[in-house]
Amino acid sequence: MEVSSYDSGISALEPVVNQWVLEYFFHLYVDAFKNCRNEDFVQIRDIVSILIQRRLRCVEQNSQVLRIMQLLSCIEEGADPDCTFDEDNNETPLESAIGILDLMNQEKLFPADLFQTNKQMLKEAAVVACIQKQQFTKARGILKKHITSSRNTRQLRADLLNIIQERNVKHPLIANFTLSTVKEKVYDMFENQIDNIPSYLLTVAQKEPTDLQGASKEPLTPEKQAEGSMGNVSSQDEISTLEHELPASQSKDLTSPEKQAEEEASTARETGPQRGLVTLHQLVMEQDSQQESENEEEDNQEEQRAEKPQQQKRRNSSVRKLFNTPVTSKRRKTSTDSRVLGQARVNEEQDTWSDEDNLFKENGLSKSVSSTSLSGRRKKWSEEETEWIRLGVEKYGEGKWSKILSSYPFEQRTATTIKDRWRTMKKLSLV
DNA sequence: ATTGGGGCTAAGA
DNA sequence: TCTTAGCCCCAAT
Repeated sequence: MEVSSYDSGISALEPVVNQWVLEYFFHLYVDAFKNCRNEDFVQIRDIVSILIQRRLRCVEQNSQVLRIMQLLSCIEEGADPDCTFDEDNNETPLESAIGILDLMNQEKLFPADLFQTNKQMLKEAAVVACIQKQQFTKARGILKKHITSSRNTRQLRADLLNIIQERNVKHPLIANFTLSTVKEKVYDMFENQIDNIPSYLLTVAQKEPTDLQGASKEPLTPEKQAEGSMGNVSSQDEISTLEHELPASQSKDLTSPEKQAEEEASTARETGPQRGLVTLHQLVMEQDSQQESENEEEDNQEEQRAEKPQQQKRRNSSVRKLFNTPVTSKRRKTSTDSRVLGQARVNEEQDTWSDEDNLFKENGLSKSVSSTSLSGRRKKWSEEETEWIRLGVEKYGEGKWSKILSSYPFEQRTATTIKDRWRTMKKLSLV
């Protein structure tokens, strides 16, 4: 590994070393996932999300690694029932996971038969998780979208629809559901693939005879050591091949031409290829940008938006951008900040808000004279507000006016006026 | 405290 | 004038 210049040598080596680091953290990551150590998981995810912005060797294995990590990330995300996923496209984490599975399928990175049973399981989990969170509308949406009525699924589909209809959260199908089983199955699904990812650093670390070993070994679980020793077999080959590849590796850092073209096409509005290099980070971003393309319209001309300051989620947010779908520009009016902030619940649907906002603008304009001259009295109901009520009733049920009031950014409305509005809406057959 | 229903009235036809 | 959406009031829970 002689190199003429120290600097260029270092930078030339970076992809190789990064590759080792990625593989190492991949195993840590999987291990944290498997053993439900959420703290570790999140931290490692942060680290990797930064790492993959650097250059790595371009090996097909990395696509597998990153896809698996993406998938696990989505599933882990869904594991926290209090997690208010700020992903502002309306996808739940588990739904995103389904999408990733689809992508994996398309990309043929894995044996095709790997997914089928688990995909069904994941779809079911996505619906059930929503129901558990009382997000019935969303649950129905996911159900309709993902669970088609085939022979095998007809019964399940009917059952779930029924549960949603009755808001029957007590149903065994719902009550017995836990995400840990999902996690287990997903882990099992990829176990072989995971084992096939080498772990050079772990192997070396294990051989390290110094007294540092005790310290470095400490975070290692038995399984990981097993993995390490498993990788041991190939580690000699690994090193030698790496040595041979090194001179060529600089040019190989570029993703393959096809990939790059594909990339440019699909991520035009994302960070374009920078200095001719397409990092794996961008590769991960690729699917994200194609997922939500319709939300361009961003009108934040109005007031402040709620930056939900939930510390424990904020930690995830940067990573979410890398691993999950980037946060889109949902705007949420906060009439009374304290209200929105006070309650840590933000996971309501926000389906048609931007449209309604437009309507609201016209409405507000035309009525502004009368409403202001009335000095607050008798404010006409905007289309937007009406829609919130509609959604609110659908979600929380008729009569939960306080709940609805606090769930949407109403201004100068009370639970009673909302109730009255609902009455009018019914009278006018707006519902 | 919150809700549903009766009733009043400002706006608009 | 008449109608009605929006609001207030109060009894019931």
